[in-house]
Amino acid sequence: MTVVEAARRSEVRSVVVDWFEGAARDLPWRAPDRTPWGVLVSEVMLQQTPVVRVEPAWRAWQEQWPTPADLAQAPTADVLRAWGRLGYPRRALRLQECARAVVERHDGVVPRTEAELRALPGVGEYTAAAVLAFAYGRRSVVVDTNVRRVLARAIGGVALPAPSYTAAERALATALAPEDDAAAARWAAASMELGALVCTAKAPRCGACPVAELCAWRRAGSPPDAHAGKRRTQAWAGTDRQVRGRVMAQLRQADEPTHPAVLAGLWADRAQLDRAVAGLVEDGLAEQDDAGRLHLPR
DNA sequence: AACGCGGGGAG
DNA sequence: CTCCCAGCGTT
Repeated sequence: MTVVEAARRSEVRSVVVDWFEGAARDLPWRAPDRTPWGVLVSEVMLQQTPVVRVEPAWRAWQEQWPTPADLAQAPTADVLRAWGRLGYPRRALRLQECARAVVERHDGVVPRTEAELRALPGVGEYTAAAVLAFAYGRRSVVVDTNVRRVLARAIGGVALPAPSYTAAERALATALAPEDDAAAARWAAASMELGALVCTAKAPRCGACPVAELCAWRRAGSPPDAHAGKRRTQAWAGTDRQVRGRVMAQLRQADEPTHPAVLAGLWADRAQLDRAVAGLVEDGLAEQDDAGRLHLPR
């Protein structure tokens, strides 16, 4: 890398962190009274669910189960109902398993090392790094979909990152993370926030971007996405996921176990419905009694 | 590396 | 209508 490029990267970090000082959203999991467990809960909820929908759910959740011990003891049915429509309910299941693991392995205290965090259910590379940075102020390399996009544009000079996370992106992000703990944590939060608020996927607000003058993508003339066409959009209508969603919605609202006849009314394709129900049972999201009635796990 | 997994709001 | 969202675990 040239001296000029190194200086540009350093300048990008600097302007983004400065911008963040005045632009950071006032989110409850950033408040001074937040707990490491609250941060972990927020990160799991934010895996594929937008901030605006997570915020009210997170507040209610923290009120009901403020500590890992609280969640560990809760009836799973209550947990799945509180998860509501956040999507991907397996995350709720893993979050409760995670709470139990924190209680059993770590005396109810969210661990402070990457290896211990990664060993928890539902905690992957991103979430472990996020907890280290945002709960404990430790240096870590936090790369989510926002950061990937910011780096792809500002440093890489392309419209969007590759469809899947690459080793080269991880290396770049690692090289970019400041050495100092607090500085690295600030950079992590700031780069994510820029991607969420300004450097957005579809219609980036370059006019309001602190990086605009330095942005490699802008300097290259804002070329279009080279991966366009290779990106597969997830089908939804008619998929097993849609059927699972319908069944889970029924189980959440039901006070009593759901009869097979009621289930049958949820989806016309019987074979697909049976497959979806079997999948939910397999995943631990539902249980079937002797009469074939379906209910949430206790 | 590729796939399955919810749901809703914005464009 | 299509696209996208603070990803993870499994194959």
